[in-house]
Amino acid sequence: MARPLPVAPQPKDDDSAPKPKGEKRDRILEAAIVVFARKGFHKARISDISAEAEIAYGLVYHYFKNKDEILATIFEERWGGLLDALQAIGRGPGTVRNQLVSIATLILNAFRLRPDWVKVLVLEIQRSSRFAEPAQQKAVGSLFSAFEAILSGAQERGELRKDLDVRVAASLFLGAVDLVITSLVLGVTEAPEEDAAQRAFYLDTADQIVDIFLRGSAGPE
Amino acid sequence: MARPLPVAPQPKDDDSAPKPKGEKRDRILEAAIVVFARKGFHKARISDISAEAEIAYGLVYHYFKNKDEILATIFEERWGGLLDALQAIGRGPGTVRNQLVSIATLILNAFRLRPDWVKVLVLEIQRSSRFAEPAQQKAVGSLFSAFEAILSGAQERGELRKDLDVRVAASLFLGAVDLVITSLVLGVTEAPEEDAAQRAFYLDTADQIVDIFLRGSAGPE
Amino acid sequence: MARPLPVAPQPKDDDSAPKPKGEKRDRILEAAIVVFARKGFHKARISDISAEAEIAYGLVYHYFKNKDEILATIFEERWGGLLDALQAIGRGPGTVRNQLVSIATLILNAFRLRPDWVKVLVLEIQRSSRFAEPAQQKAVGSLFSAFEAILSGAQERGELRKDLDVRVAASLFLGAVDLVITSLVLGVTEAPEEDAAQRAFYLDTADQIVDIFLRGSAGPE
Amino acid sequence: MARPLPVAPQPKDDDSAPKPKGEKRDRILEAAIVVFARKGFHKARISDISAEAEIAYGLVYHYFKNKDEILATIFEERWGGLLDALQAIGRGPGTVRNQLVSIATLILNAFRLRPDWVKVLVLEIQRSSRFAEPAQQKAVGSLFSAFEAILSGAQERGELRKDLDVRVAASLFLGAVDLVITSLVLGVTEAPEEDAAQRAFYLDTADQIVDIFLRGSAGPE
DNA sequence: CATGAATGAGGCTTCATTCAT
DNA sequence: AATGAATGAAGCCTCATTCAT
Repeated sequence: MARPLPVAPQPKDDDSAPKPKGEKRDRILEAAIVVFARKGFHKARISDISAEAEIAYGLVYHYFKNKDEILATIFEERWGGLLDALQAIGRGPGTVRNQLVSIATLILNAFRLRPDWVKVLVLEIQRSSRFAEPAQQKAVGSLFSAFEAILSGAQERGELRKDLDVRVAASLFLGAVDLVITSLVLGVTEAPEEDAAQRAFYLDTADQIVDIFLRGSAGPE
Repeated sequence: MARPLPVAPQPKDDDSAPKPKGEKRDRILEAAIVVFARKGFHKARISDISAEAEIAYGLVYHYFKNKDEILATIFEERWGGLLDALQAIGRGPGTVRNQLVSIATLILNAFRLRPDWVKVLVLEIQRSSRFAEPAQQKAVGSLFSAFEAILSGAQERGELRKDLDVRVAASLFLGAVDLVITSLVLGVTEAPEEDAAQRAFYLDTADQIVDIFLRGSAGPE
Repeated sequence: MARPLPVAPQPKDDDSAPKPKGEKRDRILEAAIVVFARKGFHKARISDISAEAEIAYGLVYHYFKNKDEILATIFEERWGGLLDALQAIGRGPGTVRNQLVSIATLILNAFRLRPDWVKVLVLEIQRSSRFAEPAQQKAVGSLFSAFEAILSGAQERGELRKDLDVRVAASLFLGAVDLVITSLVLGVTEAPEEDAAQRAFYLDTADQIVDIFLRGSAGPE
Repeated sequence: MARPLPVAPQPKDDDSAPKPKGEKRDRILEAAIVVFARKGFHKARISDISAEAEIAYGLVYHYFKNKDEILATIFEERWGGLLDALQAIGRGPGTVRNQLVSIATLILNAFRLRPDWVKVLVLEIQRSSRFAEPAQQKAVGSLFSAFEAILSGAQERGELRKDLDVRVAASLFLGAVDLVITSLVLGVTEAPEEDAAQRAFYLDTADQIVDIFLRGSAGPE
């Protein structure tokens, strides 16, 4: 079910194309992401979703049991993509610096291209999952574990300090990325509007995070 | 209005004592924190709060205009304490390492002693503030700025690298603390139950964060 | 909680009197009986009940958890009255003929005075109770048992045939009363409009039922 | 359209047989009876019926205009059979005792063999018909009339008392049968599980009803 | 005939807020 | 100040019915 995080802008649906089977279900999920990102899960109404998807109210309940299931489905079908991408980077070659830059870029770029997706994954699901199914708890844990595994590997290869607490380090790195995104969502920080500048901004931010994470922020003496 | 974050366990209310004026208002705020932390702001009902505070339903509306105002009040009266404490640490003496350890310890300790407070400040307000009053947005920004000022000061004193992007560094540090707390809230990480061990765990975590932040995680070569 | 079945017309509420506590709850139950009798349980809307009771929609949910609980409450608070009256008659003096006439009259008279109550007790609850709580099943069973006990007592006193199957006899008698009422509800049979005639009609019907039940319908030879 | 009430167990559908025309319509009616008996008319969903019949959702609407029409059709096609059988017994020879035993056995046996049918005829239709088409009201009335005619005939032949109120007597007899069935449906009474014993139980019950109806329940003096 | 996706009105329930005492 | 009954708008969900294929 998992689909990759976007690495390029999604082409808009072509209205002239014949509608394939199950397309409505996807429309609902996409619309839900947009609406959840805009209003938050709790304030989002089913009617908002059906309007956004341009389908009938009741059809939502043809595909999903209730509102919670929509959020859970988004999580299941999207989060897996993030996990897969992360693990692919971990298995790939390159120094830990390259891997970390790839990961930070992956996440920040996903946010750049599909801020809705990331807002929902980061803000809504993370916050809602306090009471959610163990499946979700486990999925978040998996991401942590996958990332910790990458750090442990680098540590064994001597690329990271032997005395590093991998668990804390993972929180540090992921927390940094998370808060950068949160700052952008909340408007505490602002990214450039213009495309090239925006791209450069995110790349630079990724670099900065990795650089501080690896070299530290302390002065020379 | 701001009151300091707790640095010691709160004494339990003594039922035999005569109730001072305005005590009910505090009971409501305390109860609201507990309930918001337990169920989240949106799922929390006024009746939950009044039941938790053991006061009459309608009394909540004597002290607060509506539900939003309760959250805003919690934010205003508690967040300010965090900001004050942060600035006091910034103004104080000591190396940046000491200051950062103090800050991390301050936040983690607050969470240790009053997890409800921190859950609400970190999870609920952050999330709600997307749509909230500019006052709240500004308050979050102030915290960021205050922290950035501490980093800038250290940078000027040569304690931090000249080429450090202070904005990113602030996100990194605060994000790390935030995610550590989030992990604990979500149960991804678990702190020891026993008191002394728990205290040590939080102190150690604070140290780790600061150490990675300052020295980096990279190996020696 | 049980209140007696009416043996005389209910005095109308006096609007000038001050409203006692809990009056609204009774208004809701009364209104529910009227509406259930008119439209049937399933077709009755909460808004019908609140309109009939002239109270606000939401107040219904202040007193009752949901629609089912309203029906169950009617049953519990009214059925007990029938059972009590039945047992009182059983304990009382008189021949079995007198007792049976009293019982038939009790039920038919209740229907004459408060057809709504009886419609709901006989039609709605009986029909709904198929899936209802054991409490209701048991209550219906109690009525049967109480009536069978009356018949058994008479049998022991030699007033009824020794070879009579009391269980079947009970069904016969109660079924007769039940079907008479059902016929009236469904309009298959019609009672006189005029009061004295109506009263006579019900008394006569009660007599007929008892007479056939005791003497049989067969001719003399 | 009317088909006889079952006097013998229905053979199960043979899956290997080629489906004859119109078989689907019957499947829907059968399924509807099963579902109405299980959940009641109002709680039964069209999807329950289509699932029970193992046919497509929408096909129900090829054969029936709406849900009400399904119930009405069941009534029309099944009730007529009861009426026909009743009239046949009335026209037939035999003493009134034999006729009444035949009638009671007919109904109880129908319930024994196809409890679903009888539950729906007795409980659902009776209940719904309050608001239903005059056709249904009339049909119920016809059954009453047919039965009253049988009693009147016997009365004229001197087999029943001249002073018998035929209308009340009819209610008594039919009410008895009805309540026996209702008791069984509601679980107030229980019939034996084993086939021969069960058959004997129903025959005996029919005999008892008729015996009390004709000879009365009073003792000898 | 057959399928099952699509539609949308209806109604239950919740709960923030108000009000009378 | 304190109480809790009263109000009613909002929105989730159900499901009979229609429709396109």
